[in-house]
Amino acid sequence: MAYWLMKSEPEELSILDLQRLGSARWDGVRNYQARNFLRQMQLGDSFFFYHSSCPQPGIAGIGTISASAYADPAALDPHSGYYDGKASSEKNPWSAVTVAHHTTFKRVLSLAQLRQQSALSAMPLLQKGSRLSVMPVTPEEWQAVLALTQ
DNA sequence: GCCAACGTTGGC
DNA sequence: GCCAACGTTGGC
Repeated sequence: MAYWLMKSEPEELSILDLQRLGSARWDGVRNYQARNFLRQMQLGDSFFFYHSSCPQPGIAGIGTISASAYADPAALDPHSGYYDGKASSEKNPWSAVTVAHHTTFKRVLSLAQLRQQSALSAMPLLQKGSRLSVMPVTPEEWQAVLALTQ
């Protein structure tokens, strides 16, 4: 059982959207490092759902992986904002996973709150200039974040 | 809207 | 292979 953190703009998909839908496809990842992490995800893994590019950036809840990585259909859909003209059904370099809702936090854990935790200082999320949208979380980091919800 | 930082592209 | 230019990310 591995732990992850994934960023989403809440205008695109928020933790409340996922709660309402029950599950959703996590697609549109167009960075190779992030894609490689998607491919490492296993059924039942948990992830922190992070809200980015919004008024209250931070960790908004928890989801689980309900289907491991498969070819991202959005890359082949000309109507999708994630369309990749160089991708084909025979050769699609991009991956998606399906995720399920688990928990919506009562309050979003803000970046400022996260930065105060020395146990989290190594997270890519908190590194200056880091834009990685999918990243692993260690068990220690997972517990340190959960402690903030108490 | 600003801007720092990053990843990608493409000419050479 | 280098590197300048460009587009994107994402906090503020």
